[in-house]
Amino acid sequence: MTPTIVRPGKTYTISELAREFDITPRAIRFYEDSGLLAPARDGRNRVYSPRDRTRLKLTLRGKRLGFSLQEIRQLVTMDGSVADTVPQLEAFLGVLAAHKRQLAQQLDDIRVTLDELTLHEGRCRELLASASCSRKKL
Amino acid sequence: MTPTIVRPGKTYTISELAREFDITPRAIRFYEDSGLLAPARDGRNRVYSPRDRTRLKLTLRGKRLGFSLQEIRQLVTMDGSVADTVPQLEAFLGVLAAHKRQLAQQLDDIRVTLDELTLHEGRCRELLASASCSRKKL
DNA sequence: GGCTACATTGACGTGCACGTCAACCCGGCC
DNA sequence: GGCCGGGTTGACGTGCACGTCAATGTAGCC
Repeated sequence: MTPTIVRPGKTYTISELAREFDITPRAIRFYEDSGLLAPARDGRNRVYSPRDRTRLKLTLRGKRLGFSLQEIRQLVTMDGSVADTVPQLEAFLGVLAAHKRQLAQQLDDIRVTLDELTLHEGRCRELLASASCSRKKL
Repeated sequence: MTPTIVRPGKTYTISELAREFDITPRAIRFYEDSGLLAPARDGRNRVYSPRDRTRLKLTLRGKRLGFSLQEIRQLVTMDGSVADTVPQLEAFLGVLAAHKRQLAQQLDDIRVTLDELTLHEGRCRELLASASCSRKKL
């Protein structure tokens, strides 16, 4: 029971996170080089907090949506301490709007594609049915 | 008027399509090398039919969804002449199911991300409001 | 002490999706 | 004929997101 309870004090090693999210430690270190993570250290070893884990999760979600690591950094880094000057805020609103437009487009693309896939699936099943039918005839 | 009527007999040059979809001719040729397109030829010059144009459109939609060109080829190539043996059909159904799962996941990712973006947007606007407010106070 | 398992930092290699550039051809026009 | 604007085929370069490998360290266990 309590399989994935994320106690606030818990920490993770790099390979624990790698296993959990089915990626390699190399990838995680690369995300750090890209400015997406900044784990604590125990000597030289990286120590990941639940907060770090969440950032990694967000990163992977961004990747699934096709964002570049740079874009993901833009969206994740200001989680908390955002820009503080007015032009920065306005620029950031622009970035947000652009991403929203892109996601809306993707949403539409996905709907259409899902419909088409379902259509293909149906035709495939028909072919399979007729194939097994003709086998029965033999 | 009649801005984008696609008469069945119409043909396109590579740069026409490039302009229309805002990509480079190089990209289109690369898609051909990848087996996604097979336009007719007038001498050495490529001649694209409305059908080719549609394939290109499908290709770009696949790209927006994060598919690799290889995956796109899998999904687009069998538009018409699919596999004909039973194992091929079954394998293809598996591919379709995998893609559907992935798209469903993406659909969910997008919904969540859109919600979060909207949230960020709200906080940004608040900050902007309070900023312009404090400017008024001065 | 030695073995194993996991961690670290470089440094170089790789696959994908093109970009870029050179050299060439070809139809139209002045 | 000369030039320009397109198109063509190589061939090499590039950016991203890692993979791979070597050399090294280090904590735990027998």
